[in-house]
Amino acid sequence: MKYLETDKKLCISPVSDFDLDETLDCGQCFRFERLEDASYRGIVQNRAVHLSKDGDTLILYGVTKEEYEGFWRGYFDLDTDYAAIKRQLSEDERLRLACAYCPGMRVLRQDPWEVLISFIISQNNNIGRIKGIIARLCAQFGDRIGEKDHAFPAPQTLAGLTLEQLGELRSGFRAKYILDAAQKVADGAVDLDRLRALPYEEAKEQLMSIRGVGDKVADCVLLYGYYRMEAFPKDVWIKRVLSEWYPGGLPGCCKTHAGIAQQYLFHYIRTSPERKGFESMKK
DNA sequence: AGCCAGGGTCTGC
DNA sequence: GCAGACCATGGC
Repeated sequence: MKYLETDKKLCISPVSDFDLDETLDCGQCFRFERLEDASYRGIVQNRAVHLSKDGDTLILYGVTKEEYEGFWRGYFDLDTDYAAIKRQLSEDERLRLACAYCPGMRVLRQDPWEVLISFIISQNNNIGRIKGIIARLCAQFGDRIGEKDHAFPAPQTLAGLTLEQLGELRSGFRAKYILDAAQKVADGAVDLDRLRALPYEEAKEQLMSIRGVGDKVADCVLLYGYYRMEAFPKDVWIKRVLSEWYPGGLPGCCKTHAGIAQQYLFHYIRTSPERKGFESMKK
């Protein structure tokens, strides 16, 4: 991997199997925004980033090489060999098509706390509104960083709020769930750091002790926040895929990377022409 | 106007 | 264990 660092621009090449649209606009994160020039701006915890792709060159703006090495490289999961994973998943014909449809998709290594709150908000909701609620959450209660950006608010901050204050978010019935999550994390009833070392089932059980966190949201936190490959979030679309394509269970080639397989399948079934046959199906 | 959105809880069999 | 009502809000 080569670097070219100039004034406010860090170029990294070659970077393979990484597409910004497929990775940052596929429903796994909600604080990245696509600009008109196809670049993306996003905020993660208390860091802002602006990035674009030019062929196999990844360009980061306003980021030093040290910040890239110390954070963004891991966040974008750039040390994982996705070519090898896609090869394995492609043993199954449907998955082969899904991988070929979004070959530059990567599973981000996000912060568990942000993912927890984000996917509590996601329940029975659509992606556009999820982004809006999270934007208001950060603008209202997150520390200001730079000109007009806001960090993601800390558990202790949200734990001290009232339901009335959270009402400004217009998150509906989810407000009480956000509050319960913040209180349990802030007072240590749910220890997000300790979850990292727990077996999948135990970590999931801990997460589901939070009101508003069921089977699907817990799996999202485990996959996107802890990079647990056993986690396979089953939303309405994935349930349709399972019943139509895999009534007998997932194929064996998914065993070691079920979570990543889920991500390929989810993006495929929601945005490819295959969607047509699935969108009229009932839950 | 009615349906749906990356679901979960609560109640009643 | 499973079905159904209900939950807030906004876009279509």
